[in-house]
Amino acid sequence: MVSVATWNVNSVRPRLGQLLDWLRADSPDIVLLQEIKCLNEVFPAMEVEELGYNIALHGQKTYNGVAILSKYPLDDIVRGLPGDETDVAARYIEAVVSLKGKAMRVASVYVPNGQSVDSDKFPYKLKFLERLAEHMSELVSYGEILVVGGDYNIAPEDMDVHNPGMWQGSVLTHDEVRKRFRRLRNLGLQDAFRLCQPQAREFSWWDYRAGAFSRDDGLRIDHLLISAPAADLLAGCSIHRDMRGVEKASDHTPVIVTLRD
DNA sequence: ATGGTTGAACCTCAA
Repeated sequence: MVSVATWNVNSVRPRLGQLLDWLRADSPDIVLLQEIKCLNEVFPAMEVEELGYNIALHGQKTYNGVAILSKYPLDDIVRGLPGDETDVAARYIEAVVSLKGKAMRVASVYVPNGQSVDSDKFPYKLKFLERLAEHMSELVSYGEILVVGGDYNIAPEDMDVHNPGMWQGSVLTHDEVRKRFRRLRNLGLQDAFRLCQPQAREFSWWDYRAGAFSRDDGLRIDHLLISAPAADLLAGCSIHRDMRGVEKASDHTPVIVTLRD
């Protein structure tokens, strides 16, 4: 079995204790991190390497920043989402994991939030999702085991929202972003959690504000999208809700998929 | 109260 987890850590340095505790307890084979919010040179690499992980980083000061941690060697690392050299935001990293004679490609993606539908960040979000689909259509064509995990900032369906009425038309639920999420699925990528748990109403993000977690006002916006060859090996997918309840929690919880060997 | 909270870095922004 191989497990791949995604977690928007919301700054890796104040969350390092939690990250290490989780790595020790759950021992995921591959971890896709988003919003590490630091430059590569200040990422706490030594502490993570001590637990047996190789690291690929695409860091940035203050904002964004993505990483891949892997118990297996990482090769062919791609930093930055192809398709626009002017976009310097560190929101995408990809690597090939050499896994017991097989190869698996993984990517960690941090889709722009979009801020509000009438801001100029919203069209940037839509553009980013189009570039992502473009790149994914190439990766899917390789016919590999592929896991693309991250903070998509999209709740794909109303059942992924605790209170759909309240979130109607928001940047996380807007028809235009849902349409682009469906486009990723139409390329052959499947939502691992939804595939395993067709009816479950579980969430991966609760706003820090207004006591959202205590009211369970959450959305499922962190996803592990898997190619058909990966879906053939799918053993399970779960959301680590408990980690939202701890002291100094990230506003996101990890999502973990397990694939058979 | 155009709020509520968190993080990084600056005296505000992004989420």
